[in-house]
Amino acid sequence: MPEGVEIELYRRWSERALDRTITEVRAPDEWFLKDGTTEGQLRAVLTGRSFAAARRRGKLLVLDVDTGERLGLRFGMTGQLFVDGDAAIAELEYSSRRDEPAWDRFAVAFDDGGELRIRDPRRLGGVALEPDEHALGDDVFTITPKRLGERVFVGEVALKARLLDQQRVAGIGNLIADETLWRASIDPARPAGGLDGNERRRVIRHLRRVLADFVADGGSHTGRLQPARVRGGRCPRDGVELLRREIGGRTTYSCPHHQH
DNA sequence: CTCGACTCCTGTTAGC
DNA sequence: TGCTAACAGGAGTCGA
Repeated sequence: MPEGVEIELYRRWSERALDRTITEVRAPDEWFLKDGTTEGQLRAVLTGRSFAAARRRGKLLVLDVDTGERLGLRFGMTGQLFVDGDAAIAELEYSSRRDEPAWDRFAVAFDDGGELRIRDPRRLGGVALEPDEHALGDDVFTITPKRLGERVFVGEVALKARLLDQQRVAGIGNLIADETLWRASIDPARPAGGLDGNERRRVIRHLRRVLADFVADGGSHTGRLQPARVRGGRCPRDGVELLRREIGGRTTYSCPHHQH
């Protein structure tokens, strides 16, 4: 599903939509418009203008309009981004592979005949003008290790839940969290503030490697743990059956043998 | 402020 | 074969 990694790939893909004049805006699904944004406002702000920059903070994609106004795009767990008919990521984990135009929730057409479009079967994403970027923590790709440690390794909450808290650090989703802690050999249920120095450094180091690997390999579903994230799945490292729990409201897989 | 519980969305899948 | 219930997770809200 789209986590920070996917949104970064979306951001790069959306750069081909920059500096092209917008001629039409389609937002047929009112539910998909957030924070009071209306189709009329989107038309007024975007028509005749162009996108000047594509930025990302966590799982939020921000397209800067050449007027200085901002368009925020969220993708939930099944949102896909198309530019000129081509998807940024062809096969999105947990989303549908069917080609169903009714799932198009937002689109802008350009004067050259192309378009930028969001398709989201389950409608958990959304579009809003002037998104509140500062409600999010620092972005996981650019946050310093020191700052990351200060934000994450505090309190009694389960470490996994901490990592998923977008106000602490923005961009980590369920699969990034599970893969990171599996590689770092840390039990996801450990209190976030209970790790010693070596363990903290291990988490930070593996988080950075996981991000780099996932971007290079095309998404957060490419992890080594991922094939085993099924009921009865076995640890790819040492073969024991994985523990399946709910932590931080999310299904969590971990190895009872090597994650402590 | 912190934190867990709950709710929303709906296509897919597991199970009877 | 056909139906139903469970499942997936990002994000917002609410109450203790």
